[in-house]
Amino acid sequence: MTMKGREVILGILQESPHTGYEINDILQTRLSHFFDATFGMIYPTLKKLEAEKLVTKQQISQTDRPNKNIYTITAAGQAVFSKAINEPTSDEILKSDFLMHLYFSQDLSTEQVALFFQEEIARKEAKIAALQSQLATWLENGMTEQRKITFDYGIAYYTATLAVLKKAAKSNQ
Amino acid sequence: MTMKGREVILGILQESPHTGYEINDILQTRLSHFFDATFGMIYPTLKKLEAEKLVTKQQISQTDRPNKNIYTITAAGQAVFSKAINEPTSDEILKSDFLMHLYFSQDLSTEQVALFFQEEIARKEAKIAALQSQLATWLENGMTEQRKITFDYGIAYYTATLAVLKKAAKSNQ
DNA sequence: TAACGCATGTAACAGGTTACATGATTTA
DNA sequence: TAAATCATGTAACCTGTTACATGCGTTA
Repeated sequence: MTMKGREVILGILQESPHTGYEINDILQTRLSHFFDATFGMIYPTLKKLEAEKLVTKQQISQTDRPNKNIYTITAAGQAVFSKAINEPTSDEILKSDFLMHLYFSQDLSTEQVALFFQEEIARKEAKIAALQSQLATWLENGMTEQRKITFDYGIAYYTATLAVLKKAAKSNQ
Repeated sequence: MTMKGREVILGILQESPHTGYEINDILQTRLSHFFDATFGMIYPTLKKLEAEKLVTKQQISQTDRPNKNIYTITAAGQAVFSKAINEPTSDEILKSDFLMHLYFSQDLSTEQVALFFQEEIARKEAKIAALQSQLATWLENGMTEQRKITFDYGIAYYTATLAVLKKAAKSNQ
């Protein structure tokens, strides 16, 4: 079984207590190249986890900022996470809307295809820049060797595909 | 809006009429590295497309094999597809259960992590082999330059990440 | 005789998305 | 004064997954 939002959130809380807002931030910065999350998934999941007693909620009142809820993992939650992390990994899933458009692009104009290339190239470049700037922040707080690999994987992926796109965009002119 | 199962199936039918079984085959062989489909999605989608009059169904009775339904796209279906293919592309999504496990692998034994690496390496190698053997079949029937790029993209992706995994697996020993 | 290829389908469910709703403080 | 940051939440919806059900002919 794949680790879903449920298990991923437990994994983050297993390191230290967090608010939903912070969980989103971690997901967006450190794991965004292999997992995607939205508030619309995070808050409902936290609510369910609390109902299942896998996490506990501590409400903090703040005056200058909105009140917040800090979630802490329970022993039961740790057991669920521990089981999930020990399960075999399942197949990676890539969904590329760009490649889908390219696959069916016979009827599109060269200009339209060129535009799609440009946009995808810009996205990859932005992702590389984001990952690389993230690495600096990350190294400051200390980073495990294994997390460094998830980073290297992302960079390798974006770099290799960017090269293919740039070459293809050139021959599309 | 991303091209979903609906639009992808229309895209395949836009080239020529097919059965659901054939659509699955095309998806599994040519597009499997950037889209994934199952019969559980294909058949219900075809049914909906028929109800919306975007495709028509022709029932073929066979004696030595199960009967089959051949679906043909309608003018309305072509209009829907044409609109979809002209829309801007949306962000690519990668979900890697392997990277997720690696990210949270602090508490796992070195052996367990090594096993995850082995399995992921084997998967990538299998995917490269599948894509490469597919290329041969593909070239025979004639392949557009653009489809060749979707292939190159897949190979580049798998090759680059495989290298990262092999290096990391070595230092994990 | 086991497995694979051909061939279709449904019902229940899970999981996540989208859109909406609120609102103070700080920074540019 | 516009935008960003902090901060939470729900309701409706969409899309796809999983499991089940069927069955003949051919190949290993």
